[in-house]
Amino acid sequence: MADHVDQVLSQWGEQRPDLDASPMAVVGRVSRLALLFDGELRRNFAKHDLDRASFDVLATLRRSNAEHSLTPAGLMRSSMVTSGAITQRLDRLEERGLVKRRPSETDGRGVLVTLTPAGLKLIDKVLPTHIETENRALAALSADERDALADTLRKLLESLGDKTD
Amino acid sequence: MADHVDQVLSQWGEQRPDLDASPMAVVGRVSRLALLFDGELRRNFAKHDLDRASFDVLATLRRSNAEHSLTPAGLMRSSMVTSGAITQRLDRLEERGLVKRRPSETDGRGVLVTLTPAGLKLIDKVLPTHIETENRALAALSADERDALADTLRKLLESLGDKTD
DNA sequence: GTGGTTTATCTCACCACTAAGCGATCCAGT
DNA sequence: ACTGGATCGCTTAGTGGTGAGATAAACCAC
Repeated sequence: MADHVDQVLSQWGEQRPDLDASPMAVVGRVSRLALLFDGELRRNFAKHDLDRASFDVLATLRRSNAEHSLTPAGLMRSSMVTSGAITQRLDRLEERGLVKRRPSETDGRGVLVTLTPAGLKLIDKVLPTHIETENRALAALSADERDALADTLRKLLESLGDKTD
Repeated sequence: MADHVDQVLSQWGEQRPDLDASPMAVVGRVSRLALLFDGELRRNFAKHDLDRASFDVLATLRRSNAEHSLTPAGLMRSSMVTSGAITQRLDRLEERGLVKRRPSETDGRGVLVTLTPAGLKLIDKVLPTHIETENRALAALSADERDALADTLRKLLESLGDKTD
């Protein structure tokens, strides 16, 4: 049994036996898996007239606090995209009436983004199907394997600077 | 110690304690890690006037066979992008004199893409630094941890259809 | 052979993101 | 108070991708 990355590694062994391509066994698989996960999730989003970008914003607002509000800067930190992308995402969502922008009361530069009732309703409808989709994508692993995998990934993420404390 | 995903999970626990968000511990980390890896690799590519798309094509040709040649369809299968993206990538690389297209001798529809000497020289120069970059990105893990991680990721990939046999 | 299906590549309109940079505002140190 | 640097949200040009579809060649029953 072999996946695509196994084939890549075998090819490197043939053509460049002097190189130790073994780190690709992890890095290559992570990026490939991210793409496959993304495809699975997108099919579910599409059923609800959403894309990954909109879902990310709505979900981030939903879990942030009881008011479901956050600044664009906060959304940016959470989503790993640039500020320009956040502006555009919010434009689209505001256009659809799913979020609302209003000036910050304490910071003259700032904006506070809030879920509208329609936005709250939509994200609460999509969330259970999203989790179900993720569970299906992980069905090949036992609970123990998932935990061990999550731990190893956390260690990697922390080493690359993805920390909160 | 906690990474960004730990914070997300804790927020869901606060705002939607009825949902079991645990699959995000894996899916969220994979996608986040893929982005961080990508950033590390891109900084290295940039030093050599390359981007990820160009590197992917050059590296795929380099390891394919002794002639360093492949069809656009083969490149497409390997890279997980659409045929239109492959055409554009090849246009750019051909423009720079790094690859060459010529009609297939056996299939009137087909094209054979080959590394030029300049393309071969460039990819062979970049490859060792690429592997070194990947090794640095994985430095937090022991060899055993890398192996175990690769095995689990392979299992997931195969379950999602990423097989060769 | 012939007609219909499949395959290979390319074209084109569109889309979301990046990177650089803007004016406005905040704030820490003097 | 003043000021220099940091941060805020937004704008814009450029980029690399998608998705639908055009075109031509190859395949395959019959």
